[in-house]
Amino acid sequence: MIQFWESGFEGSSMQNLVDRMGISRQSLYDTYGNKRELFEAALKKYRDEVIEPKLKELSDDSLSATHLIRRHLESIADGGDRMPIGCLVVRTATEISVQDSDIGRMLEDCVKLTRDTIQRVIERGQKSGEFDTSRPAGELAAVVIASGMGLQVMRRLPNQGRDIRPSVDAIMTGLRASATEH
Amino acid sequence: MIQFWESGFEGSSMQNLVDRMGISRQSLYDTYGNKRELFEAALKKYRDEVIEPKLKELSDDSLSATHLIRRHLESIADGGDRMPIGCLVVRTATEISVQDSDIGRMLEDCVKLTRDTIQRVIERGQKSGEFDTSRPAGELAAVVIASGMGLQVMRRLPNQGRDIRPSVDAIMTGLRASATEH
DNA sequence: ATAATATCGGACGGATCGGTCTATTATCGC
DNA sequence: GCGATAATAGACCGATCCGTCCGATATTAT
Repeated sequence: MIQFWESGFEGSSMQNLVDRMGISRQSLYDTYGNKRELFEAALKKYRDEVIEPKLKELSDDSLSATHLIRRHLESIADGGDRMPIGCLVVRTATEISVQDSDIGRMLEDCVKLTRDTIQRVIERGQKSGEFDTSRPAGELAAVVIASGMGLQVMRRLPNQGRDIRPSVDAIMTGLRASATEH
Repeated sequence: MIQFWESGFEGSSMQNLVDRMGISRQSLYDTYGNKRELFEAALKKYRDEVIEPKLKELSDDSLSATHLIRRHLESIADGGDRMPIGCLVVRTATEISVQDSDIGRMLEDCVKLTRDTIQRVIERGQKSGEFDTSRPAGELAAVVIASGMGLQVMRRLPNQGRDIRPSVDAIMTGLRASATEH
């Protein structure tokens, strides 16, 4: 997962993967079949071990919706300790010619899962008056998703990383929007 | 440019490029040196022939700032006639290990160029009362950039393409934000 | 202990990779 | 017409690609 995350599908050779996984080449093929199936397994692992924990953090109803969304976006800038820069889903979406392949469907599932979770947070924030109610929560969630993806891309550029933090503030302001009209 | 745009750097072989460029392999190497330099030339071409025209459209002061930004975001969903899906800059940023290479600097220039142009539009929209003035125009521009990049990524997913249009509406609402407070 | 099953290192194969070389043919300035 | 330059096709190079095969060594179950 880390190898694919760092170097993408085409950029990761089976030799790279053998070296980093610590098992023999033959065992790798016996277990996963081929490179593509191995990649799908890595993508599943990414969903379970990277995305899911983030969604769990978003489901803590003891914190305000504003706080949760802000923390979610800021965690993109922080990027964790020893994790690769960016997001495997974003990377794969841009790399693989998607159409309607298995991988394409998995990517879409990841996005949909995240979107639903964020939507639930936003619905709560709308009820509490924190967020704009002039737009359906699903649309605002889509904006959060898209903005987050954009920040993931931005973070890969050399000197744009520092512009992320203030961008988060502006995004949060945008979500409040006409909520202040009430 | 189209080949790299469609298939990325690693995903494009010199043979692919020779075939699509309609010149001989030797001429290609005589003219561009190697694959990396050819890619840089393609990236320059993308800036001049794809990005620049878009920026020119954004500089038409006879149209309202709202209209310009909206059209800019919607053009990502439309994606043009026979152009590849997505954005070469976004694709390259996620693919190439950037750090401080020549390519990284070129990508950053592209982003900065676009950001400055959008910032100018937003400043105009702030003066006219269309956009939120509680945030510096640069930050709002960064949000537009990030959101646009996110839409580019989203557009590569199988069935997420249709969610883009309403997202644009929500983004535009976010830019108006507390402008309605005045 | 023995048979069955994993796991291993490492060689191997056909294909493709980026890049170079050579020899031939167009093109063009004068 | 002729020498110089540009462009061509195609063989060729070592390296690497993904994937397979093999024989040896652990591991496990009975």
